[in-house]
Amino acid sequence: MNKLPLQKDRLTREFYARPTEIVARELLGKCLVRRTNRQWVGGIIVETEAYLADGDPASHSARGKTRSNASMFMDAGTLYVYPIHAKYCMNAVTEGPGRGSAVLIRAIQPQWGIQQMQSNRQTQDLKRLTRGPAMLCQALAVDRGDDGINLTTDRNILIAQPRSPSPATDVYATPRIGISKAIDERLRFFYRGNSFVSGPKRDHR
DNA sequence: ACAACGATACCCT
DNA sequence: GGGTATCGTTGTT
Repeated sequence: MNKLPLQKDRLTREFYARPTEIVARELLGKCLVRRTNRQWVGGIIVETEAYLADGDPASHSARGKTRSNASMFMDAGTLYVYPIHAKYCMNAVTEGPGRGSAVLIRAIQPQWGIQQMQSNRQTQDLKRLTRGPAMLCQALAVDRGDDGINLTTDRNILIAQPRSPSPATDVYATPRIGISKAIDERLRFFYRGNSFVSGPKRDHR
């Protein structure tokens, strides 16, 4: 049983202030936890996607800064939450202020507060709790009100190093899911063989 | 004011 | 694998 991450193990701004593909890959295996209804809920990140600042037509930042994507242009370590299809998805902003790059967190492996997440999601099925970006946000009770939060300082949500070393796991890189542009770029990263990953689980070669 | 469109998920076959 | 509910955002009248 993994222990809840400590505040001191929280990822710092420096972690996020690096090239987005690197951050996306290295976020795998980190703990994402959130305090909701006076409990900590969350798990281990197993699937991410990079959305780049430059030359990425699939990125929300591609047509510049607007009211709705403004937090994507804030400092590294900012939480960017956007609405889609009457649901929400969450990203960690990367690189630095004014860049417009972020990592979409697509799936976690449930670890903490599973009962609360089951309640938030209205399902008992562990596999359908956090497998996909909108499922994940619902399980963690993250919505547009959390947009713009600073992940490196916020009291109620954080991403941290795991307290016990996790076993080495192969990372696969494939095209991103659900987009129609830049479908050749391999900017989706996930843990090989992990059943909490959404979408295709084969390597794209 | 209105229409089109998603970085989705669910419910089928 | 395909159809669609659902709603905020954006672009077009």
